[in-house]
Amino acid sequence: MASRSKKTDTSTPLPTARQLLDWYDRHARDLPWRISPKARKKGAVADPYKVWLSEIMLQQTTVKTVGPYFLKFVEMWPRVEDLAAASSPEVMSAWAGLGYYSRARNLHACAKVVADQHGGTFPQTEDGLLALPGIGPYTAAAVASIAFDQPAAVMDGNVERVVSRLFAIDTPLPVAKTHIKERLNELVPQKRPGDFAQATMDLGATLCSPKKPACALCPWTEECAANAKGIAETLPVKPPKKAKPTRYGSAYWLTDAKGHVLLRTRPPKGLLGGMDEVPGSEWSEQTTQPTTDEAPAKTDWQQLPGKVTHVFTHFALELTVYTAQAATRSKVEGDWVPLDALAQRALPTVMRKIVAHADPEAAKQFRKKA
DNA sequence: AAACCGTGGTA
DNA sequence: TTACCAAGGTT
Repeated sequence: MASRSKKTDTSTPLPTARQLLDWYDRHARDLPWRISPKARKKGAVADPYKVWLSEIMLQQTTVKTVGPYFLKFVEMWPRVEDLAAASSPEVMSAWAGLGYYSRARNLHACAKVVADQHGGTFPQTEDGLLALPGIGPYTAAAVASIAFDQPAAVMDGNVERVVSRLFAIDTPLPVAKTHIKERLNELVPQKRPGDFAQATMDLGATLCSPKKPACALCPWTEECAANAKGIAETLPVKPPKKAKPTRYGSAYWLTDAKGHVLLRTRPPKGLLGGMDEVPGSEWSEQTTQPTTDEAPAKTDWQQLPGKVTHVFTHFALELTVYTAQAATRSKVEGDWVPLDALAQRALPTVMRKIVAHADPEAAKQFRKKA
């Protein structure tokens, strides 16, 4: 029997890692955490701590958003031991605004494990990395290949798109992931596996984009089965998304005679876990009348005009904001925080929106500095 | 295994 | 405006 079917023979040539690496040598993005292909050939090696830190930050987060956070973290904590020695509020505050706050909790936990149980050195194998908090299949493979030159199959959303198109895999995600990873494994080179991983992600982030891919510029344009069939833009096939409900609630901006404001720290797990908050009511899907029944003090609350709206991953939120001056500091839970110290707190974006609504002057400190 | 978990940019 | 999506992990 013939080794290749007639259908395959009339299809596209097999793609090679060499084609992609040649493209990467000319078009690699210049990123703060990256060793350029040129520097790498001269012997420069990546710092595993920076590779790991960047990969955690980049989970479901754009390169543009991560940039300033990465630079700030590296400046504040240049080595994994420094991060391990930081306090939890410091780390959560530095992460504030980046989202998916379990990443920050796991980041800190992982730094402590590496510092305390691994002598400050990251494990060099996928399995070793996988055992650390916050490191899943993607990140384990990424750190193993980029920092330690292991030929691991690094599969993220970009790579799923690139490979599903390259081989015209039209099985819907997530079922297709197994098949995609098999095909990816066949492509991973023994030489420069870290550059190959970064190259596939660069390709997906630039040319092989979700919409309007620039197939004419792609190093695999001749090899791409989806391009040959004219169906590149339709791949990968994704399941429909669920509808996003709206929840409603109230937030209570309570200041004292010195102009300090009452903040609380949320429970360590769940939504915005471990972050600070302006005290608030439960968030209900029922559009009940806004109330001060759940406020931190019985006092003369004033309802502010307008609403604060925010969209989370799986629901939208609409908040009514009340303000009041506390007669006394007694009998309230939480911390009284000076208004000029809010930027030092771990306030997620939705809470910064509440600050801006209740006290626009106090919110000015949140503006990004150039 | 499906749900949960943020945010900002883009079309 | 709505919808989609970005270097996913945990439970």
